[in-house]
Amino acid sequence: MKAALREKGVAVTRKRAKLLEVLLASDRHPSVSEIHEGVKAAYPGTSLATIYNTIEILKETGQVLEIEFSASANRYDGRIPVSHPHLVCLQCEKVEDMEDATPHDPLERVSQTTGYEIVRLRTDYYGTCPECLDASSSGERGCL
Amino acid sequence: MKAALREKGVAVTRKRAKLLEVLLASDRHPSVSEIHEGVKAAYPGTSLATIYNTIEILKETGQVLEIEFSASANRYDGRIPVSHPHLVCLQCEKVEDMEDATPHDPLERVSQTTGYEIVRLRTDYYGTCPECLDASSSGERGCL
DNA sequence: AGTATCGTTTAGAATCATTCTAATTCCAGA
DNA sequence: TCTGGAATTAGAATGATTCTAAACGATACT
Repeated sequence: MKAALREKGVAVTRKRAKLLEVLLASDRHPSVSEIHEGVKAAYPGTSLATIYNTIEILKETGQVLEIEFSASANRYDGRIPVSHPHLVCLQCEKVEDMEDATPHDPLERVSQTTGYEIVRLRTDYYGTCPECLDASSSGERGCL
Repeated sequence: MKAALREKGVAVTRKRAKLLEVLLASDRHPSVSEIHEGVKAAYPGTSLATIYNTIEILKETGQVLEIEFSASANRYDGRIPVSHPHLVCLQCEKVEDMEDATPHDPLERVSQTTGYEIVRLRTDYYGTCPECLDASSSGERGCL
């Protein structure tokens, strides 16, 4: 993964290495600010801009998948950096990978029938996770 | 549609009626500011806040589908206000409905296998539309 | 008609994630 | 050790969205 970066001519600095580590260590699809926290734990003076810059590079090199939200911060998946379905809890804002991979029918097929050059697919299921359903006596709500 | 609003106890004012009209008249999945322009054509003094307010009501009553983007304005679908796939052009930011409805396998099934209470599904294909592919000698890019 | 009421609308400020900018620091190679 | 280009920084700027508090408007009741 670091090698992939070097080949693109981008330096793998200590902070960038740490960012990769944080990204891969988490299975909760962290946001930029969560990643920032993680990197700051090792390198306290790290700026938010550095996180954004590096994430941008990772996106360009296809090493991270961005999961966009308009009402809250984007989330990032460095473990499975290709399009795949997620489960998003509207209450606690948890983002989980979906195991039971739905047939997102091959991009090629969609490309053929539509004339689009498809590069990315998004398939997300939104709802309330079991934990939040249990705790649902209280009335909190997330904001996705 | 207006009836649905009245039943919920919300008034269908002239501006709200116009907003519905603008929303239904367009097949390009307009953004809030595009809707704003449309309503202002009839009622010049209309505030952006009114558009946001009304869209919020429509979302609550399930009469519009919000298509979220983090890097640009959200888009709205008043014609097919339930989850369905779209084609999103990364260059011109066009959003089209996808006819060839992919088996987003029934929400019930996903609910059963995951324990989530699924309320919404998002399945979007991102790429470059045929028109932009043709025009692709020039190097412009959108920002979705 | 007059007025109390409650929902609607408004302008502008506030928020928040993200991007930009321009200055500074880092570091690999000469 | 020097030096240039990349990396990093703090803070400002942006842009969509939300909030706020005041003004407005329509309806129901007297």
